[in-house]
Amino acid sequence: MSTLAQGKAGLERASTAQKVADMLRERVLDGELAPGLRLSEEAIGGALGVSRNTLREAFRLLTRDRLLVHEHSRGVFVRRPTGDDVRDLYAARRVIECGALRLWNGVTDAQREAVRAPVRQAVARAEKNDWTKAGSANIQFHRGIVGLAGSTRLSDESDRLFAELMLAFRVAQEINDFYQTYVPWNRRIVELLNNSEIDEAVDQLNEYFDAAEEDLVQRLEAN
Amino acid sequence: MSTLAQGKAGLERASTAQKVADMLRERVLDGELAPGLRLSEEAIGGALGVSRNTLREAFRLLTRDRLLVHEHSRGVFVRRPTGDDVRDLYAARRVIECGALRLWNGVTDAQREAVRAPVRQAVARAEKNDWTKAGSANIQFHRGIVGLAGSTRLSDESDRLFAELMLAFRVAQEINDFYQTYVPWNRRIVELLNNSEIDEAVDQLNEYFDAAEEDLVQRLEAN
DNA sequence: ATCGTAGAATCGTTCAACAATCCAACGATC
DNA sequence: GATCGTTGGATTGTTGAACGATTCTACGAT
Repeated sequence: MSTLAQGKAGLERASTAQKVADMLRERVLDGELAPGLRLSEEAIGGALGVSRNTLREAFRLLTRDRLLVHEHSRGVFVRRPTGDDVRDLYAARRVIECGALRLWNGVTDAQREAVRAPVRQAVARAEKNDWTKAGSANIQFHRGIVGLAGSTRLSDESDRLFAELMLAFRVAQEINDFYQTYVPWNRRIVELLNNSEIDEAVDQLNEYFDAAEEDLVQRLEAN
Repeated sequence: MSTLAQGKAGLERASTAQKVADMLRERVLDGELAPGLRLSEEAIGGALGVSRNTLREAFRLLTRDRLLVHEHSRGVFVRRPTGDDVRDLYAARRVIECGALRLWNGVTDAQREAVRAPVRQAVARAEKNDWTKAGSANIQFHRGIVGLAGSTRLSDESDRLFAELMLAFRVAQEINDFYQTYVPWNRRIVELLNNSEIDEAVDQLNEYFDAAEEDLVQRLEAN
């Protein structure tokens, strides 16, 4: 029966609004729709071949994900994260990820592997100077950490935080500079975890957040 | 200027969909719209005097808040939390609130007071056997704890978790029984915090979560 | 240069329509 | 008698047009 249960996910037809939202999400995250850009209902709806009402439903979805901001009677815009936004995001990440990391000894092997594997990937990709894929492996690392908590709600919210953070990276034109520093950082965290030095791992993660936040805020406020 | 800045919030006209969503949220949380109930677009739209399209926008908002569930081509229903939902909710709360609590020594006095004050209120109201208000004071206590993190994103998400949890309470017909036990529990946590015994306070909070989760799951699965 | 105003553009919301989907009742079949 | 198609009826999904309300822009007055 497990194969049938798997197929179920594919069966669930996505609504048009959902599909439109997914498409727009990609465009926003890959930078095709730049932060600050206003999304005209008429233009986008016409281009995608959907009605204004359906498009507005899609906008609501992305607004809840904080990728778009809605200004009454003015329209929706691609979010342009500020320094304050970044501080807020990292305050949330600190609590969530450090809290999740403390659960290390009480989770399943699969959960622990979901933290280790992305680090190995990031190392391999960094050696090939493929910083784009190394960056996504980094996100997988942090997704793995949040996954230690075993809460889909927490993981979903964290995904939204990560997506918003990627917008901030784009605004800050943060490309590789900082990405090169976190790979060894992540390695050290995993080593500490493997030695059951949880508190030290949490400290390292916190320091990583300090550095990343500061770097990002600097670039944003220099805009 | 501060008075002008305050007025700004009131100036921002809420959209009809937002107002409808707020109204429905109240009805769901106070139990007037019972968990599992299907919300007919025609019936609700007619009763509230809004068009189907606007109502659907409101439904989307509440679906994202997890108060409603949307089933394709079948309609929207008031969420009926399951035991698994409750376990997921508490897994998230454990990480968020225990993580936030550890920040106790590094936050402002106002933040700390936002944790202490609700406990005093809960004590006062419990003495008058006003368990409804004591219950909302309990939520304020936990909101205060999350607020220690200083992240509006985290606080907003926690509010959603709390709202969903109140739905679970309703399904479980959890009235006063358990509410009577947490008041002294909260008192103890605050005392430990005042003595800077942070780790002990976190332990207590974790035990509270254990007890609350177990109690709630039991009632739900007995349904 | 600042201010106010008219007109264009866009949003907010409603309404009506139709296709797609689901549901409940009814027989048909074994 | 229980299971299985089938058939309408009801509800959702989506569209398109319409119109008042709001914002933006450009132009001219002070």
